[in-house]
Amino acid sequence: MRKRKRAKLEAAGWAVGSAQEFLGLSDAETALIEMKLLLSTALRERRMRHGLSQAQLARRLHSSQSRVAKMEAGDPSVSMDLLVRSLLALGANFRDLVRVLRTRHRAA
Amino acid sequence: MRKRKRAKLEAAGWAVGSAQEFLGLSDAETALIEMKLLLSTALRERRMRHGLSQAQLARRLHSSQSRVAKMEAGDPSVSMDLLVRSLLALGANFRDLVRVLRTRHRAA
DNA sequence: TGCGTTAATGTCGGATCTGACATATCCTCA
DNA sequence: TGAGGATATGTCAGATCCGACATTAACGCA
Repeated sequence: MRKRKRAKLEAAGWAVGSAQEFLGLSDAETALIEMKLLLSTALRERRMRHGLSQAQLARRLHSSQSRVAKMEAGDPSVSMDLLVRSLLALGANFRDLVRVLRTRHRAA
Repeated sequence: MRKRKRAKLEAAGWAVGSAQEFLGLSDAETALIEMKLLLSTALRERRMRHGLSQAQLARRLHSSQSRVAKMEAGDPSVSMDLLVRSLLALGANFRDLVRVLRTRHRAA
């Protein structure tokens, strides 16, 4: 799977946005990945703020440590649904999610 | 599948929010469903505004008419990823999506 | 040094989602 | 009336995602 590899590369610390043309992603794909990245970052922050380990959060989500790690790493095998569900389970509300997505406009 | 049936019921015109307690959905599940409904409505509006039929949009998305219909109907078999991807493919940008989600705060 | 905790990564069987197809309903127009 | 376009709904095989497990590495502390 070509696309998965690309997304992985991008997630792994590349300057989001610069990778687009280089990797040949469509605008829609790129935007979706950027959204997921914002959500994954927010998830990690929220987990930290709650003083939870990945394993503890996993238990709360009825998931596993490895999946939480993948969520936070922006792994392409993680869906937006899962990210949103997890954030909500961590106490985020609608407004919080919107705020997370809005941060993008402030970044370069 | 219990959950799918519930979501279907809810999507099919129930007052979103009132269905929550009645159907016993968790807060996170409910919020996710509401988000999807907002996105599905936005998708239909955007498609209409573009003067496209479901079949035409499907072609553009490399999908099928029936899947577009399910997207717009809030069918539980449709992921948030697909909804977002479709909206983006219809020309929506980040800001548009945020605006869509924000409308919720104005509703009852 | 060795132990315990935490996080990252690969793999895999089963669950869920997706495109496609078939079919049905509801329009509108001739 | 009926032909044609648009939308809705059910089904299914294949693709993707998910939880779980195993393993590894990095860190702090006794």
